[in-house]
Amino acid sequence: MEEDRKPLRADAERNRRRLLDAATSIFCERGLEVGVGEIADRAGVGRGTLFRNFPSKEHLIAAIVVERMRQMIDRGRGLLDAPDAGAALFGLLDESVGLQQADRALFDALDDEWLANEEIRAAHVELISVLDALLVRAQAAGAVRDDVGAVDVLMMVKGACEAMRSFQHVDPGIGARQLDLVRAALSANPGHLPLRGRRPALADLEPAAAASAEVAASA
Amino acid sequence: MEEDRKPLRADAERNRRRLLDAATSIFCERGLEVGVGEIADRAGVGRGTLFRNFPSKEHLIAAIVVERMRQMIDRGRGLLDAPDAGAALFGLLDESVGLQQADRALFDALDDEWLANEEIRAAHVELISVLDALLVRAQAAGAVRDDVGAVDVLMMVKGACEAMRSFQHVDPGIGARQLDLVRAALSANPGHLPLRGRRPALADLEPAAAASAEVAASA
DNA sequence: ACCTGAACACCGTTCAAGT
DNA sequence: ACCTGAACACCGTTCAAGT
Repeated sequence: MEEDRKPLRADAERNRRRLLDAATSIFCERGLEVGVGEIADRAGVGRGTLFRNFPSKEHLIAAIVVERMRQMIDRGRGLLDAPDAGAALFGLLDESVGLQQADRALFDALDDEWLANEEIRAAHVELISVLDALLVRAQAAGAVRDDVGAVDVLMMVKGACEAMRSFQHVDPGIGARQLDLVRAALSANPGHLPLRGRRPALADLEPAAAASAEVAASA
Repeated sequence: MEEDRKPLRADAERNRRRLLDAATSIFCERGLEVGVGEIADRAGVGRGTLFRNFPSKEHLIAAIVVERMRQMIDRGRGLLDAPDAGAALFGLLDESVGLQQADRALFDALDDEWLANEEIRAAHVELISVLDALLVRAQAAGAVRDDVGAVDVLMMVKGACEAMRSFQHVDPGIGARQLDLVRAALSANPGHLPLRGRRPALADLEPAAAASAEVAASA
C-alpha cells in the first residue's frame, strides 16, 4: 500500500523524476494533448526512455494524478487531530480545489477507465479512507449530517472541480462558491430531505467487478 | 439564435442525419475515442462526407452535445408554467441527469475549449436563460434560496453528472443521490451560511474575452 | 541495465477524380 | 453540389543498435 517501487539505477530514477516534472509543468501549461516528444525533449531524454518508465502516455498522466492524490492524502492525515473537526474537513476540501485551480486538467482525468489503473485505484481507496476518517470526526462533532459517506463527499468535490474548470476563466471565484454550496449540502441542518439510495461504503471500491459481469452477461 | 442552418440538398441533409445518428449511438456504446472511419461506415457514407458536414471530429461531437442541450432547453420551456415551481426545476434536473446516465460521455465534453465553439456557447446561453426562468419562479415560491443564480445550478448539475460518470458502475443510484445533495444545497433553509463570491449573472457568458486578454498580456 | 532515435502503425484530415 | 476513398500528416509506440 506504500510508495515504494522496485529500486532503479540512479540515472534511471533521475530520468523518471525529470519526466514527471517536465510532464507536470507542460500539461499544466498547455493541457493534456501535448505530444510525448515535447515532454521527452524538455526532460532531456529520448522518446524511448519515456516508454521505459511509463508503459503509455496514459500511465504517465496517471502517475502525475497519483502524486496529486498523495499530496491530498498526506495533508488529510495531518488534519486528523485538528481541534475543529468540521474546519479540518472543509479546509482539506478547500485546499484540494485550490490545488486544482492552479494546475489545469489533471484531477479531472478520473473517469471510468482510469479506475482500471491499479495505482490510481489504490490511491483512490487511500484518499477515501482518509476522507472517511475526517468525515466521521466532523459528524461526531455535529458539523456534518450523518447520512452521507466519504464517497458522497468526494463525488461532490470532484464535481465542483470539474465545474470550476469550465467556468473559472469567466469567474475565478466559482470554485470557492461551489465549495460553499457543497458545504451547505453537507451541513447538519434540520429540514434537509432524506437522500435517495444508500450511504456508500468503502467496500464498494473493489476491482471492476461490474466490467467482468458485463462481459459475462453478453456471452 | 434558432435552429436553422443554410438549407442542404436532400441527400446531403439525409447524410448529415445519418452521421449524427451513427455517431450518437457509437459514442454512447463505446466512448468518444472510436475512429471516424467506423462512424462513416455505420452511416453508410465515405470518410470525406463526414468532414464536409463537420469540420472536425470535435465539431461532430459538439453537434451531438448541442442536440442534447436543445432537448433540455425544450423540456425546460415546457415546464415554465407548471403549477409547482420547485418541482418543475428539480424535475428538469433529474431528467437531465437521467439522460446523461443512459448515454455515456457526452455532456461531460464541455471543458474550456468547447465553449469556444460558437454553437455550443449559444446553446449554453439559451439553456442558462431557461434555467434562470425556472429558478426565479422556484425562488419566488420559496423552494430555493435567493442567493444563487442559474450558473451556480448548472455547475452543480454538471458536477453531479461528472461524478456519476466515474461511479455509476459501482453504484447506479449515485446520480439521484448526488442530485438530492444538490437540492439540499439549494434549498431555502435558514441556517445556511452565506456563499463566497457574487451571484453569477447571465451577462458573464460573453465571448471568450479572457482568452484574448491573455494573448494581449503575453505580448 | 538502461538509453537513443529512426521506423512503424494508427487515425484524423485533405483532395483529386468521379457523379 | 455533393460524394468517394486513396493519400497525407501527425503522434503514440516499438525495437535494433549503442553505451
